Amino acid sequence: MITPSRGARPVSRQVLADHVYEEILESLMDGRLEPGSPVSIDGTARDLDVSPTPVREALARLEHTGLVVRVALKGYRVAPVFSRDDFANLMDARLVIEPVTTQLACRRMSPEVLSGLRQAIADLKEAPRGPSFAEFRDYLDADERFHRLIAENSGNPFMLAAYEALGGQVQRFRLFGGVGITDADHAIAEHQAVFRAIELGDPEAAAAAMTEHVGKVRQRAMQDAPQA
Amino acid sequence: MITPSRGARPVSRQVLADHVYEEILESLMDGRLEPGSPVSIDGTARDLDVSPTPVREALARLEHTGLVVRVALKGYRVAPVFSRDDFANLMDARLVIEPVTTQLACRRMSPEVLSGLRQAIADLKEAPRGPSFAEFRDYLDADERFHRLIAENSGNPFMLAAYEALGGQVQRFRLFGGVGITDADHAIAEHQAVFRAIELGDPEAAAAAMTEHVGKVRQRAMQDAPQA
DNA sequence: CCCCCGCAAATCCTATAGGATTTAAAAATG
DNA sequence: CATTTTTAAATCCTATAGGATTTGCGGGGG
Repeated sequence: MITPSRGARPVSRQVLADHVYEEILESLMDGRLEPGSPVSIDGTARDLDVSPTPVREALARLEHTGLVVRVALKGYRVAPVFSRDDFANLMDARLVIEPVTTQLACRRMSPEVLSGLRQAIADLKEAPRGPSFAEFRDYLDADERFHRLIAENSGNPFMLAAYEALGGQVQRFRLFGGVGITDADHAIAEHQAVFRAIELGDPEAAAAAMTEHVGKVRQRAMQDAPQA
Repeated sequence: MITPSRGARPVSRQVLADHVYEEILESLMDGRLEPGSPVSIDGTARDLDVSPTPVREALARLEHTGLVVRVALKGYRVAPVFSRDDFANLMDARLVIEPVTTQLACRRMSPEVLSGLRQAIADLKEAPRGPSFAEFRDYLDADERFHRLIAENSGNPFMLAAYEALGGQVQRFRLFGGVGITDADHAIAEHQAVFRAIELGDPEAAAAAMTEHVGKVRQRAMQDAPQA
């Protein structure tokens, strides 16, 4: 069930399909849609009180994020849950990509981006860390913002595309991993280490700090996550 | 103008949108559609003798390949030409990802995959290399198959996702507009070097060979590419 | 009790219609 | 002839209708 968000403002001219896209994306990230469950086109259209056409277009665009999977003539389903091994693989992939985006971004850093990163870390600190999604959603948002800001400023759109291919999955795993946020203090310190290296304009150190961070995240998750 | 392809066989149950997707993709790669020109939904529907609905869905899926760009309420246009810098960025990204997929795949190589790689190289050798897309499409297909086979057998689905996010081979034609494949002999030799290292089960050597290959492709393209 | 069949609802998919807006052409005016 | 205005066509977007198929369910037969 996808419920329309409250604060839907009637903007002048907007493409309904874009709105539907955001709505479904939010439902996926909120965990309102469980992994493996079907996402019916007609049903979603009824839920959001629109016609199936924009829903169809929104889902077509969502497919490439990997959050939903499509089977021809069968429809869409929420992507299946992650196993422990999947998470390890995801982190291994991030270990390949993110140090590079960090290094590249460090070389072309601007004051605006720097303050954006500083803000993201500040938001991380003050974000609540409760067990329910409503509570740690701000934390995940800030975390994602930090990493994305770096990827966006790598100056290489293809590295950004590679990052985006993984980005959405990171939050999802945390959401359904059931572990909540248990390592916030460590993670914040590691983010600050990355930030300091970037601030000093040392690309190698920044890349190393990012490697350290992602590696530690992987390690901690492997300890905390339920076995099997 | 997107003309329907000749050998359209009436398969039992097929999703029309999938067929439309392939049709538009082919038109894009053939150069029948020039960069920057609009791709009208209604117009394409008329050309292909279908309704706008499947065309809309196909274009939504095509957008993430970067071959077409969408502006809300304005429609789709063929993506602008690939600049030298764009190509350099693409190769830089591949230099990050592909050595890793190669190394991983080497560790878990199977006879089936090995023979698939051998076949891909064989196809590369006998593929024509003319200047029009219709001629060198087989070459690009074989090239793509080689690299994809490696990524698929890395054992890490997220590395595969990152590789796919680059859309490497699909993008290449955008640079070779009217030039064709000029470095086939070199490229084939480099592929063979990668293959031999994999065959010998030496992951580091395989990764190094892949780095060498992609780096050389980048270098040659920078020399051959038209204009500055 | 279990299995199978038939009907109804749901679903995917495509076509069509029409509203809102932009674009292009044609007509009218200076 | 140049410029502006008006009109027609094209385009994007959404809604609706209906065909083909699948899925769920309840009743009847073994």
